[in-house]
Amino acid sequence: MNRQDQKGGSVPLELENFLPYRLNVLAETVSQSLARFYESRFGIAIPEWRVVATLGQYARMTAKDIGAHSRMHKTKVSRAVASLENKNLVKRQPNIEDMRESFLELTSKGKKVYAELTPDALAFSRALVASLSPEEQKSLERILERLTETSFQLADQMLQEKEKG
Amino acid sequence: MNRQDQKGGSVPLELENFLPYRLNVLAETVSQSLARFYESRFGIAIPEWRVVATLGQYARMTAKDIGAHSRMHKTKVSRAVASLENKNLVKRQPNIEDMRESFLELTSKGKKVYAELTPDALAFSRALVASLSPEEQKSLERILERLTETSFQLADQMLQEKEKG
DNA sequence: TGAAGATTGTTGCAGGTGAAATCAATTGAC
DNA sequence: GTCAATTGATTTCACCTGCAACAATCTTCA
Repeated sequence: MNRQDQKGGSVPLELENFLPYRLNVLAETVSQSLARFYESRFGIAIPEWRVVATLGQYARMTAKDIGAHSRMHKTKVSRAVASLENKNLVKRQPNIEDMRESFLELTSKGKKVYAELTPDALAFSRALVASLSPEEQKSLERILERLTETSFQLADQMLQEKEKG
Repeated sequence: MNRQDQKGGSVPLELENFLPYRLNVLAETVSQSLARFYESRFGIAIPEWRVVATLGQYARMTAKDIGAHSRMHKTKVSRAVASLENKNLVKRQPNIEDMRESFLELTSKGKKVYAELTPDALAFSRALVASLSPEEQKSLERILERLTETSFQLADQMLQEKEKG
């Protein structure tokens, strides 16, 4: 019972029950729903929305910190910020103590977009959660944490075993 | 308590607790872990793996059916199949009754890749689930189903309200 | 001081993606 | 039977992405 059968044919793999696949489909569905919404209402894409949300929360940050907080690649942040500057939603202020970086803030127009977008985004998120039973809601938090953490560990582990072992 | 406060500033939105964001980070983490694994072991990408998995399960399908089953855009399927043909993992057989489509199957080499890949993929999936408590595992299935279903509904709902209402 | 190395952010490039156009084959209406 | 509409699959195009190279600016340490 503990060891899995190594014969390929005897181990059914059903894509529709395969967790990584299901997580992808779910995330994609949710993302696309929200992306269509952001786009149709404010003409911004997801990376831009993440920057706006981060600056809405922290008011003043460097691009590096935005990337760390929203887990976005630095080039993604750079391009999202550039696009938001063009739309006059974000402004840049030099950091006199370190001229490599700038402080970024929402403009008043940016704050307005944030204030309008936030209630709907939260409503969407809450509606998702509300479709779960109280018990499931309670599990959700831990499930997300655990799976994210575990997948990091497994990736390294599997690669090492197969490549070196 | 039931109605959310509509004033933007008074509704905190923390990206790190925002469900759509967290689902994305999780799916991305899991995907990248697996993608690195598929790639390093067999030189195939995720869309290709999905095609292989689907054909491993159903043996003989058209491109359209593969797309429906794996929820992939038809162009994605088309390109994944083309790539798998080049690698001699998939072969194409004309459907004499409808020459627009072809039946696709794994070659013997493709079956071998499937047989080798499946145990590890399942082990990865099982290890993810095993990091959860029995109770959380029990919730997981329903949570995924519910959230996927609900996000479909919400998308339409929100767009209709905002665009037309 | 100043030269090597690190860090922040931007850009060129190559690869992947979906929408729309297109091609090939089939079906339906007359 | 024939032509328009439909369907399955591919290709074109424009866009987004991450890697790698780069520029600008600090930091380190001899």
